[in-house]
Amino acid sequence: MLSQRQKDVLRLIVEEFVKTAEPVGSRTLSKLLDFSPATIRNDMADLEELGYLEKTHSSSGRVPSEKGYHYYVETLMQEDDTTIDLKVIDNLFKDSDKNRDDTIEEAINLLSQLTNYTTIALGPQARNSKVKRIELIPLYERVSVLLVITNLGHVESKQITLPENVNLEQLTKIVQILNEILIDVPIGQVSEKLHYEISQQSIKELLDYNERILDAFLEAFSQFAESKYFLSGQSNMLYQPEFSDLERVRELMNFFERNDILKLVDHSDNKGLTVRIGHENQVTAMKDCSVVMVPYDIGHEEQGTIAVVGPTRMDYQKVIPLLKYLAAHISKLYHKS
Amino acid sequence: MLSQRQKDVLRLIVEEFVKTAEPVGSRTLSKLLDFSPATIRNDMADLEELGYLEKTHSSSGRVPSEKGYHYYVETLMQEDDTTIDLKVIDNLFKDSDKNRDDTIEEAINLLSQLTNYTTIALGPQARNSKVKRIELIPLYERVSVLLVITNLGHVESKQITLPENVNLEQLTKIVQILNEILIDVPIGQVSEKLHYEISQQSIKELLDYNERILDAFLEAFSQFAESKYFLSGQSNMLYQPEFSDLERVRELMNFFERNDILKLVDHSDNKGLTVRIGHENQVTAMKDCSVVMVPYDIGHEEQGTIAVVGPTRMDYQKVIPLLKYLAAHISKLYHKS
DNA sequence: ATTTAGCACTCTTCGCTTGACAGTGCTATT
DNA sequence: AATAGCACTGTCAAGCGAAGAGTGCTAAAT
Repeated sequence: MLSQRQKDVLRLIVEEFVKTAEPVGSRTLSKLLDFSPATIRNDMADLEELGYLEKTHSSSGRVPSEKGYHYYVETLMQEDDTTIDLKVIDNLFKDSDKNRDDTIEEAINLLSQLTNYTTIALGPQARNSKVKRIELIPLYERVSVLLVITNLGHVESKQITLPENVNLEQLTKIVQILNEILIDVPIGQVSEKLHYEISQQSIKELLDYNERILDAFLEAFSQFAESKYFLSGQSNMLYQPEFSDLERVRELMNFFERNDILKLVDHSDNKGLTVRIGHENQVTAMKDCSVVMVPYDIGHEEQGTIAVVGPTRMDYQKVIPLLKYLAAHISKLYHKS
Repeated sequence: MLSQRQKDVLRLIVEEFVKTAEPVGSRTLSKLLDFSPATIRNDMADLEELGYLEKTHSSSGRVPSEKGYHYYVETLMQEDDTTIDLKVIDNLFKDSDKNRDDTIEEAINLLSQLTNYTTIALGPQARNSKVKRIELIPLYERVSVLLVITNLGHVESKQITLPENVNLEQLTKIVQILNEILIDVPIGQVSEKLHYEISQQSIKELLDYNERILDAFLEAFSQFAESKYFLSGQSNMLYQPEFSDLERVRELMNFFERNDILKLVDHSDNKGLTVRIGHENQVTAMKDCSVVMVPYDIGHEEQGTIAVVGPTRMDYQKVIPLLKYLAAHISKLYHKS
């Protein structure tokens, strides 16, 4: 068990290091706490032995370890929501006519500006969105565009080239039938439902004109399932002293550019705010970054995730309440409907 | 007028510098041309006096100046299309059911892989696309989603919240009328046409139920006009020796992240391939980069632009033919329709 | 039993010098 | 016109030393 003074030392080391990015020495702390450097040094030695602190070299000040950050976030930190600029966030959500993607995108842009870190939003998984309408619009010759609209106003389009042996009337018939069958079916169950209906003879005769049509439909639906994400403030990271090394920068930017984001942030933990520090991130490029993520709800049972990515030396005290507030706000916005 | 040997010297300096990124000395060239270092040095001194070459410091080898690159690209370089991997590009265009945006995106991804530079595509300006269909789909309560589909299968959607005093029947009527009026009207002329028709009494009574509906329509259309662009291979630049300085990297990444791309690449020069070297780019962050851009045609009178951005020390000999080939290919693909 | 003062020790950082090296310009020669 | 020779210039990396920040430990003070 840590003494109160030890807790103070640990807390102050984290907060000081977050500010300055320099290892914190006993002299600095002795000014903040009313003890001599020597006393502080003893506590620091204890905290190091317990694994909360580290040294960068044998005679340097101390730096929090991953364990130290964890302890800080979980028990030492007091959330500081006075600095949140509530108005800015509230303003963001005033125009209700923005579509979903735009809203999310603007939210993370704002978030990366406010925090100076990189932010990521995973679009809500559309599995629970329901099909509202299916449209097929002929363009020219045998090319048409297939539209699928969900109950939340999300639209997916896919161009399809029709085989020779299908004519337009047959096609509109198919679409009409599909609309009857699929309306209000959750995206995640479309494929299943469709196969079931086909087996029921009813629409079989129409659909087996050609397999390709069915495939095109299914592909359009599968695009919903694709995890879209938004990324903002990548270059913020370049101003963090931990990325003063070019090799690191390359690694980081490569990571952002490749589509591996999903390995870093996922909706799996939909229980609330999660903090992943350093090596807890499975991605090696992120081994000295932290990710704070929180799910947001859209409409009925749909979830997305917004996350802030920064160095392990992240300003948790600022980021965490901000992220909570923003996620709650997004959820509230969509729960009106 | 340059002697043949001087031309050879200039050409080889460019090509050698492109390869190694190191200033080129007389010894190196004397191995490639059959003259002694001293002779080469005289030519180099002449070329420097004429402004084609520069020194990094008083006793270094020579480096091409912007003028030197220009002369190289315009008269010295011979396009090397044997290295183009035709098959890879051809493969890209096999699946004809991809929609337009996806095709363009994949094209520049490929391009950035093949060149190791950053590539940009400006989506075609939709001004000449024609309206194919307008749809309004009610979602819940007073919220609907408005769809506009063009003759090329591009879809834009916008959510609108309807004012209290409009009911659904009135609305479907409006959409029906809009369809009649606007079908086959080029996007660029929609606003004009709409205002004209309103003045003609015919639809006035319907539309002035509420200004907001009209505004929502116009906004949906204006989204087409927004210049979309795709960016790929940003991090490729980080491996160029000219970006070994962190401050440069920041400047570059900031530029890519801000929406200033349009200041660098535009469709204004739709006359064919354009090469902008160094300070010719109006953007200061790009003052030692070159941009090679070429327009591509989509369908009828629609143009987009694809561009390769690299250091001024770019492998023009490889990039230029590649870009030409790719643009021609995209154009061909869409001219079938 | 804590806390503190004092001191030797460790490690980093920064500025300076030095020598090797690559390349030039100029002059005299072929 | 082309080349050989040579003095000169600038860059780069390695090595060195002094300054500075911070520690651990021991002995003294509270």
